[in-house]
Amino acid sequence: MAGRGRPTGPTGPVLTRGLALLAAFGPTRPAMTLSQLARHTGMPLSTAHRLLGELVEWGALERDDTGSYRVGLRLWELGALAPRGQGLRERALPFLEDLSQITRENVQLAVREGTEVVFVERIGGSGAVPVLTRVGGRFALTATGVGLVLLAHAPTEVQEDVLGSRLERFTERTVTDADRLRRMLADVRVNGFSISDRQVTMDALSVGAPIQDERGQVVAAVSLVVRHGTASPHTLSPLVRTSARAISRALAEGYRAG
Amino acid sequence: MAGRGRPTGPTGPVLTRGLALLAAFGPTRPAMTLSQLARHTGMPLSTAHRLLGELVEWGALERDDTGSYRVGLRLWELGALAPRGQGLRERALPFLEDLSQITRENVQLAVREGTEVVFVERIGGSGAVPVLTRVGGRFALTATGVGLVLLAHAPTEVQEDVLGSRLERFTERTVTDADRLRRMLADVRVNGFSISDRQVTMDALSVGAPIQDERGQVVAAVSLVVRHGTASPHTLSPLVRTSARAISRALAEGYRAG
DNA sequence: ACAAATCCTTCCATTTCCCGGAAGTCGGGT
DNA sequence: ACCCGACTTCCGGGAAATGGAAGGATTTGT
Repeated sequence: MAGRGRPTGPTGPVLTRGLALLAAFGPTRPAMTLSQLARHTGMPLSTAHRLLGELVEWGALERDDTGSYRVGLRLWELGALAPRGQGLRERALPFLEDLSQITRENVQLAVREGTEVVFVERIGGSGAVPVLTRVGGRFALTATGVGLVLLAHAPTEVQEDVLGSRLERFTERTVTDADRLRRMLADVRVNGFSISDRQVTMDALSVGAPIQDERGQVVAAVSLVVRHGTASPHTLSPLVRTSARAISRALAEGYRAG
Repeated sequence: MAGRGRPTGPTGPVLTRGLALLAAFGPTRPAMTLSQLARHTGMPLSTAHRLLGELVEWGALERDDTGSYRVGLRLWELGALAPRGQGLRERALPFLEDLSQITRENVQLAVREGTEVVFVERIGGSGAVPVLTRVGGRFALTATGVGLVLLAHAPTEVQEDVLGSRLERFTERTVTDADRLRRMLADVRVNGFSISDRQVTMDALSVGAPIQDERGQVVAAVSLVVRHGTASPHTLSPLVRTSARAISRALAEGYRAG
């Protein structure tokens, strides 16, 4: 048994390391093997193996027939309790469906998390422009209709953080000039809606509006995404704003109801 | 500093204790304070406080303005990666909507987790019977349409476990006799659909059918829930079975596509 | 058919990081 | 002013976590 067991000791908080394993999963990597997870988190195989065992036993992860780890049903159940995720989604869904049926276009619902947009729901007309976002996915705050609304009403600190860093470009029309973006955000605050004209893809245009909670705080945003050239932002904005206000009211109701 | 620090040492795996804090949350308790969480998990305040701090920093939990802990958006994002949760839901949704529009009744989608049903989606006709289940919620395997289907195709071990323990009663028509239930399950396997007639509430009846994966394994179930007396199970069963088979095919397609 | 490579699982001596009682802080109620 | 409950911070001792290595299982290449 020469050299068996050479402990170097813990290198960080245990719970955090366990969570780091969960954090390795994402829309692009929904299933991973032990060694992939160990590589991505930078921890030794045996350590990852033990922690993953605990996560599987609890139900946070599951192993498929090939032995790969996937996100478990238990974690999904927990996620369904998130007020800004499933909770928001359920309250808003009827209104989003109305908006979708009236316009026959893509409808999106999103919230801000840090300096990114997280999409909470997306209902798509089958004939509508294909959208590259997906539920549970993230995107930059600067280019989409929902993103512009959420950024315009974000705390100054967040705005400066975003405006201070390099603005990512997606198309030739993406706004990457900080001052120009600043003026756009001011417009969003004054008008009560945002326009993202071919800033994400050259064939799409989106119009977003803010959703407020019972205290008037902007907590989410709705948007319509249409093919460029099929409809003017100014015909879309009243629809989106009306829908957003209906959802805001529903949220306030729900808050009182418990 | 008399008596400062009397360590008694860890009492269990750290990661598991962190997860125990998450497990304290549920549909009936979506928000809790520090002391409530400590009580429910049986851990000292200071320990709970420290672990909760880690969970909040990572984004698993969030604190609302009153200081209560809630499930965070980050956890919802992770949950959206669960193949048997959001993954299944997204693939099945178009078919469930068709079924809902044709029948104007409640449609439910569920999977089995241990000896319980977990509801993955529920679309309700506004005029349909109110159903007491909710997305992300659990229920006994023995009484609902989806539950009977999932139990009928569960491993023998699970069936014996359920049949061996006392069967919960919800109404006067709930089947609580093990032998009678055994015969019902045999019928479900032969017929290809299940009937739960007023077994959950006296005003509702549900008909369920199995969804199979690409290898023929039963991985989920669909059901229609209607008010008792408005429709016969035998007119509903073809609809549910057709929908279930369409979803099964869609799952197999998706598997090949990746 | 054999070897090499890759992946997964188990083991255990050595520490390191976690535990939790106690004290401090804050806010509301009497 | 005082009490009470809920939350936050502190720190010494000790239990639980760590990770290299060995061995098994599976796949790939020749």
